Amino acid sequence: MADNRVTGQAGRRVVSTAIRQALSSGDMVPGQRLVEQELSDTLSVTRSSVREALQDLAAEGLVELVPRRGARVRVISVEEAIQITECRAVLEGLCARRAAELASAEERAELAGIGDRMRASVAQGDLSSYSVLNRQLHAAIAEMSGQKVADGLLERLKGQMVRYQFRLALRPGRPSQSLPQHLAIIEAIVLGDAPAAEAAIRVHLDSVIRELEATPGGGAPDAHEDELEGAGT
Amino acid sequence: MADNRVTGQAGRRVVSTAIRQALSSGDMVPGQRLVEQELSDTLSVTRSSVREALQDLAAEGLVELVPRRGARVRVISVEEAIQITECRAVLEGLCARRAAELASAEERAELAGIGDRMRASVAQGDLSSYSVLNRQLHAAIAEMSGQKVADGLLERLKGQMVRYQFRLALRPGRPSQSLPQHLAIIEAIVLGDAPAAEAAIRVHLDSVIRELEATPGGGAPDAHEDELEGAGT
DNA sequence: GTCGAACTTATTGTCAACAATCTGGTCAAC
DNA sequence: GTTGACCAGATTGTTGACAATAAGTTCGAC
Repeated sequence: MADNRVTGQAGRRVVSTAIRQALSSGDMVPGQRLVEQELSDTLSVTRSSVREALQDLAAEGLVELVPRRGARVRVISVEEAIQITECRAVLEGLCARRAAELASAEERAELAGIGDRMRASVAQGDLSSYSVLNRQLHAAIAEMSGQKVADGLLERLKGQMVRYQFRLALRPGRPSQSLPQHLAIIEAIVLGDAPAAEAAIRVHLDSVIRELEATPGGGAPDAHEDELEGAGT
Repeated sequence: MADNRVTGQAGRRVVSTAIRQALSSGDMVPGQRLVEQELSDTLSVTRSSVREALQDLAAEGLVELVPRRGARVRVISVEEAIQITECRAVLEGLCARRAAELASAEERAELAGIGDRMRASVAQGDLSSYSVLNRQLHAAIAEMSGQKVADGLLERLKGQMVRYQFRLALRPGRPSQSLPQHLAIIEAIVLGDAPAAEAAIRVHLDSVIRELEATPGGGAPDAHEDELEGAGT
């Protein structure tokens, strides 16, 4: 084939995003081996690019790098997922608190708008738009809080949760359970009640933790997982 | 000539720890350039090792990596230091809460012991042993909580704070201010009062934040940037 | 005397070949 | 039938040379 080989720092990003994508779409399952040569052939990049990308992903906790044995998709146990969510709870709590203190009038209005659209989505049973709004909500809160450090940590943590997020979103009755929680968060921030905002976020993520605790089996590498795309907590 | 060149993955660790050390001892100042060849000569490792170590450090937020321009020690502004401490507050709060719930009788006794020794150190004006006990306390709480994820994040955050920690500890009257806060944390955990433990940790770190806010010079702790580029010739 | 352009040097980025190591399987001995 | 050693193939780790780029410097024109 023609030598379309993407080279260098570009290649590194190609590999990194390709693996991320494959990871979140379920094309790569936890525990799966990632052979450098294979990836460099498939993606038409040099092995160096693959190596560096794998280092990046390992630093983010998405893959596990064992010396002389290569890389594999990291398995995240239910217990670890719970701990991740506990960390998210306090960090997002911090963001929500600050957002309630700092948000401008326009930002509060924007939040209220997201709340309205969430209500509508759930009413219409539109799961995918609800999930989009969900992400928007969390992103907006992080943005409004001005907490760049916390936001960075949260991005990291969420990246590790891709696998569990969509499992949860599929549970029947989940939206009707999480909607009022989301609305409570929004209301507290709009009203500028910082402690209430922090508490509301915690209530929400505590309920996520309870769902996780009810999850069967560990992060065991089921070879066959047919799962829909689309996520949300 | 004795070619003691440490090679490969070992070299990578050598570089990584050497830079960390230099960073915390003040031998390397924020903004300073890190030239690959220079480091590989000084430390007797290959340039590859240096490169990889720099990637690691960049992933941890200790150095900044600009494409085609090399690496420099990352400058952490006072504002960022405050945000880092805010994150620490909630994450350590989580750990303290769990520790209060989960600690065994022996662990509670150990904490109480640390508290006694802290009191003694401050009474004797022994700053260095107080600082050691301080680290022990935080480590013990993280350990007891079983929160591996939070602990990992905290390690990261503390790594970025080396420069400021050093400065804060030197402020006169600081120990007599922080001692009662530490004792309050210990007491809450020993008594198993989870909410109080979380609150006590927050009080403590809020006071650290107030110290940071009173730090002069918004930018780097010392005026190194200017002397870097402009001074000579 | 100052500004700008070409040149030189210092430094990082890339690559492909080579070396070291691990995995899995085969075969012989007990 | 099971255990152990050994061999072959696959995979990662390392290296040094080379290419690409940015910074610094000199020289000439105005």
